[in-house]
Amino acid sequence: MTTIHDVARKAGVSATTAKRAINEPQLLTKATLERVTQAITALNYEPDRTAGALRRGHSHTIGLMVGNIIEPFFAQLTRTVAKAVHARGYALIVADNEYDSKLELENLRMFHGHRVSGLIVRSAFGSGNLEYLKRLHEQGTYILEIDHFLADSPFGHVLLENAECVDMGVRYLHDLGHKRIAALTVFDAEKLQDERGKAFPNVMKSLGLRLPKAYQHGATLSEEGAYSLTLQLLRLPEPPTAIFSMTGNEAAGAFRAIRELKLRIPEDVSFLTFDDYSWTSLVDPPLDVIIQPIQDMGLAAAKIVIDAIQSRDLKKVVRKRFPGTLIRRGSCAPPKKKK
Amino acid sequence: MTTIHDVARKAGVSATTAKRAINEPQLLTKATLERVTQAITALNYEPDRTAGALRRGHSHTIGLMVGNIIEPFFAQLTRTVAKAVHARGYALIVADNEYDSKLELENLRMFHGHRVSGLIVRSAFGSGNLEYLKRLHEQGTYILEIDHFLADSPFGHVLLENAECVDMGVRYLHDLGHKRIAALTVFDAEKLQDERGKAFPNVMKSLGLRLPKAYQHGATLSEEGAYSLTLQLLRLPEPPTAIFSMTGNEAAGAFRAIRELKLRIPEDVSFLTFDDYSWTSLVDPPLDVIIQPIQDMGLAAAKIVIDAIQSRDLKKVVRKRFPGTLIRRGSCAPPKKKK
DNA sequence: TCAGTTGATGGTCACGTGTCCATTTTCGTT
DNA sequence: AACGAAAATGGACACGTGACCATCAACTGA
Repeated sequence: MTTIHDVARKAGVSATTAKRAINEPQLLTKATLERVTQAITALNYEPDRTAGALRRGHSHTIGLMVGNIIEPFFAQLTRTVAKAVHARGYALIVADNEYDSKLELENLRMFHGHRVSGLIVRSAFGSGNLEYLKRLHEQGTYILEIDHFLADSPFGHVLLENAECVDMGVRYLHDLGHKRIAALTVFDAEKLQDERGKAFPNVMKSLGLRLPKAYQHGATLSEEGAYSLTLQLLRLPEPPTAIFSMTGNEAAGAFRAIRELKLRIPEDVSFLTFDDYSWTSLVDPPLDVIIQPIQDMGLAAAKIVIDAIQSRDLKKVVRKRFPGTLIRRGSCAPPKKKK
Repeated sequence: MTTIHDVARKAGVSATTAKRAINEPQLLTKATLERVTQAITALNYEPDRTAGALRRGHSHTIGLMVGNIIEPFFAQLTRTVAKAVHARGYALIVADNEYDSKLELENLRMFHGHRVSGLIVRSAFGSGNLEYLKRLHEQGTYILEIDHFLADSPFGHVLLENAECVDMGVRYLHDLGHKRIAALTVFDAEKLQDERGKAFPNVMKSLGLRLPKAYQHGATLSEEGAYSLTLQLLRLPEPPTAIFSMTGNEAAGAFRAIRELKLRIPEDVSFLTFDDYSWTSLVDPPLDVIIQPIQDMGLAAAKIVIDAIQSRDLKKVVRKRFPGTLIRRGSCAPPKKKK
């Protein structure tokens, strides 16, 4: 393996000087810089970051833990963060927790072992691993939450304006004349960390809308869960006239269920969902969606983390919110008059 | 930062013994092992892999370079590989090359700098970086190609039975009575490394089907490219009666184009595509698809790479093919009789 | 011309581990 | 009880870098 010493020898300078050609080129004479640069190319030298990591105490590596990388939301986030991070000379280690605390802990251990410089995390529900995160932070890893945050979390985060978006969605349906609106979300009290799930009943209440007990079965974030919940809702004696899905993942299951019941959108039931996935505009009718600015969020997260690392200010807490955008395509309409 | 020495001191043993509790527990007395294990938990000790990496020469890290992580094919692959790799104690660093050699080279540099133990690559077209890969290999990184392989590549790979699948697809359409079949694929001679693109004209020929010049404009792998190519094809004086998309990504663009032209599937045009993405069964009609066993492929890739690393046999070349499966859902039918 | 200053370059050491070899302890056999 | 072998444990060192301090040359201003 070529080391900086090989480069130094070849260029006829000391190792220290050779390294400066990479890290602090402004300190060198043009001539020296040139010679070293040539030696580097000639030898195909690439600094060993594992050695640097050992010396520095962290690895020039950012960890990204997502909920489920198969969901386009996280796939897009991963890509954006990966690009942003590479652009600043860091590598990205990814893991997904599948919304499970136990798996999450294993992943955190792995990140710890690799001495990631920073960690962008979409925690699983529950706050089981907050202690571990705090310990990681004490040991020098900058931590930022994304898409969701733990109760009593001391860390910064990058989030959607969740409450505002839920409000926007419900109001939109209400303005169309809907009274019986069901959300595919989490009603479970223990899991109330979910902002969208928390916001929904509040908005309903503030608009003076009833929220029947029968509508308050929480779906999981899975396609399957949303599928069966939707079937169940639409078979009620008083089924909702509008369904509001809180994630694009759940939307796929719900859409499948609606089709299976041979209900027409929007004539029989209106349908609104978070996330604009590639299929949401391909189905018939194309779906009304609330778009999250995933790219902006990913870039912001990467920037916050790397800025903090580079300025060696691990105490810095940045909390940022991004607005969503409602796009109307025709899957929501006034409810049909019935009698 | 807690080190193995802290653990050793706490357990009243030497550092060497303490490390054995982690790496070679079978060498220790039950009692000693127990004491060390307790010390480890008490101190929340997590071995520093950056130090180990330096000593060992590689980082217990696997690099995965995909074409475009937003495509569900790669997202699923990433997840599977990540899980498999974690299960064996490795971390996964991801990067996507966006099918671009220049970006790819940057990523390879990054992988090199991090001294990844192994690398799973979906190369960009062209063989610009084969030299770099060879160099990486000489320096101790095990390399495996996936989904595609470079001309004259000395490395192992994990691939779909591409030719067989194209054959299966074209035959399926031919058996339904189609004569004018267009593929969304690459016809570009320079890029003939694409197995599906290479197979298509061959199969057509072997079935005695004409392949008009007008059908031979290569699409890129992008949704956009497929969209405009499909528009163009369907506006020809003699438009194809069946369209065969070579990736799920292109399928989205093609489907959009067909809808925009208000053509009915399968009455006006039959549609078949590789990849079973979540939307392909949600649209109307649900699409006939050729499924790739992504999970099997990802697991196989991870296993091949890690086995080779652990057995220290970097010369080992494994080449594995996986079959695809054709699923019929109703987007292909006999062409309408016309006069 | 010389002291003081700045710019350019060089040398040393520690980071925490894995590897190799050395030493001590335990066990089985006679 | 004594010996050799095997099991268990310990010590020393190197991996390539970044941080820090040391040295040397070039320049400035009086």
